[in-house]
Amino acid sequence: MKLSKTVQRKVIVDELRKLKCHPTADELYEVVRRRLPRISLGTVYRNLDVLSASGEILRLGIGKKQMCFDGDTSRHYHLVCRCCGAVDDIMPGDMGNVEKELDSKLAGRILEASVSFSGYCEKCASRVKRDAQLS
Amino acid sequence: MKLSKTVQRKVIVDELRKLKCHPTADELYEVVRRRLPRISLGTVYRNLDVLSASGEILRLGIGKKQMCFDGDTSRHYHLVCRCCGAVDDIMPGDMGNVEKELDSKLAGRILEASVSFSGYCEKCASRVKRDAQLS
DNA sequence: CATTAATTTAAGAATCATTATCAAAACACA
DNA sequence: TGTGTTTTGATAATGATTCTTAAATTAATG
Repeated sequence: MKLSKTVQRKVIVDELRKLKCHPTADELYEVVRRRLPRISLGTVYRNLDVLSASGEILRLGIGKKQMCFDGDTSRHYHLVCRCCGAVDDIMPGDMGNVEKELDSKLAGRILEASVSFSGYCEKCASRVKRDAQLS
Repeated sequence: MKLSKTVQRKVIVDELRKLKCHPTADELYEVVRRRLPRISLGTVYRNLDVLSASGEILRLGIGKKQMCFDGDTSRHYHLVCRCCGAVDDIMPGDMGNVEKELDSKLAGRILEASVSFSGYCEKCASRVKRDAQLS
C-alpha cells in the first residue's frame, strides 16, 4: 500500500513537530482543527497510526489511559509524572553512561529509543519535598 | 475508607502472586474464577485498583492496550517485546551500574521500580536475527 | 452474640478511547 | 484526462474499564 501525500497528513506531522509536549490524539486534533476545521478525529487517529508505523513519529505507551505521540524521533527518554501526568523529556546527555551500560547489558535485544520512567516531574518533586517537610 | 478482608480480595492477591507472568485483569479473572466461580470481572478490576493504590501489587502501564499487573513489588524492570508482546522481567542484577547511574542522574525525582523497556524478548530476538541472516 | 454502620459484592449499564465501515473525495500515474 | 488506488469525513461499532444499585458481607461496638 502506497502512502499518498495529503494535506491532512502533512498538517498533522507539522503541528505535532511544532509542539514541545506529548499530546494525545484528541489534543492534537484540537490543534490541527485550527488549520483544517473540517478534519475528523478518525483521520487524526488513522494518520497517527500510519505515521508511527512508518517511523515518522513516535507512539508513546506510557501507562496513561490515552496514547501520547511525539514528533521528535531522536533517541531520548521520558519521565512520566505520577503526580500530575506531565511527560518530560530526558535527553541522552542527561543519562551519563546509562545508555552504554544498557546496551551492553541487554546486548542482542534491540532497545528502542522511547523508554519511559515513572516518577515525579520537577515541579511536583519540589512540592512533594516541601509537603514532606511540613508534616 | 477502611479495607475489609474479603475472600475475593485474598484470592486475587494470592493467584496474582503465584503467577510468573504479568496478567491483564481478564486473564487474572479467568484464573481466579477457578476458585471463585461466582466472582465478577468488575470485582477483579476494583480490587486490582485498590491493591495497586495501596502498593500491595503493581499496575504496569507498558504501552499495551490493556493494563497488566504484577504481584512482585520488589525493585525490578520489564522488557516488553514489540514482536510478540511478552513481558520479561529484568532483575536489578542484570542491570550493572545502571541503577546507580540513574539514581544520581535523576536525583531529587523519585524513580519508581516499575520501568519498562521496549525491545525484543529472547525468543523473538533470535528469530529476528535468523530472519536477517536469511535475507 | 446482637445491632448497626460501613464496605464490598455481582450483575449489568454506562463511559470513553480507539477502530472499523463505507460512500464520496482526493490522489497517483500513465 | 481517465482510471484504479488511497484517503477522508461521518458515524457506527468495539472493547477495556468504570460506574451504579440493591443485596450480601464485614467491621465495630455494646
